[in-house]
Amino acid sequence: MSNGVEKAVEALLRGQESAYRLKTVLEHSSSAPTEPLCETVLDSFSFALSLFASSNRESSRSKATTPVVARKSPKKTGNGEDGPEHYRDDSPNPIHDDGFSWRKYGQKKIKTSSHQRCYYRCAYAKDRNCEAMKRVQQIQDSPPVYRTTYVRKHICEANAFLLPNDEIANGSNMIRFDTFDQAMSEFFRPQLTPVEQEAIVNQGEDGTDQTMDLECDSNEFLLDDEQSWRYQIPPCSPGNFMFLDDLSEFDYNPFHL
DNA sequence: GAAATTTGACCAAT
DNA sequence: ATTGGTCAAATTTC
Repeated sequence: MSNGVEKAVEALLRGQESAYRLKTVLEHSSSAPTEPLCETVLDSFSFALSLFASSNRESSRSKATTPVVARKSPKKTGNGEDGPEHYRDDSPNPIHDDGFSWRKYGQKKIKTSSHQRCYYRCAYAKDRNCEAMKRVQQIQDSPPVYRTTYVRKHICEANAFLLPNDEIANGSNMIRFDTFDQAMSEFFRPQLTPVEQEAIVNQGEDGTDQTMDLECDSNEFLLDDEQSWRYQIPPCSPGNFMFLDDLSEFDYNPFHL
């Protein structure tokens, strides 16, 4: 086990212990202060998640050279789409407001589905040269399930706020301090499934995969070393940015592990 | 009238 | 020939 994972496990165990103690205090209406326990629980998870975030980037980089499942080569299209930057989210409702502004540019009947697929691109595509796009399609009737596939990164936020660091426009990963917990919860949100994971999980016994027929198309390739763009968060007021690249070196250790 | 959406045509990949 | 993705003119909405 790597040192980072050990520290993360220790932090999680510490958080679990504090949670149990907090539970005991609450159950017995003890007069013991609960705030320190709450802070310890929250700090434990935050710290552990930050470690996982950095270790995940490391593992993602290492996978780039040895993909687990290689379905097809990345599709090279005429508009410069050459990266496997796909990410998708299955939801009971179409995600109308995911924090970004989108402009619908197409709608298409898909062979494998009775529902049409809608195509959106960033509303600031021209103004800010943002290449982010998404596709939305209902993939199930009852209960309804809408699949949103995000393609490419948003760079419009970086341009909009005129942050001085060119790394933003180059796709470096950034989060805001005041939404750090949100970003971390996004990181572990089970619904937001990386394409490569589902490509592995959904291999049916007969070799068919209805889900993949619906959205995991020929141009949906493995997410190799750029998975972390999922850290992108909806646009908010400018300021309080930091880069995830810096997280692994961020000396945040409330437990002095 | 501007902005956003719809929709048929076009294109590249297979 | 078929399919998915994109374009752009037409249409709708505000």
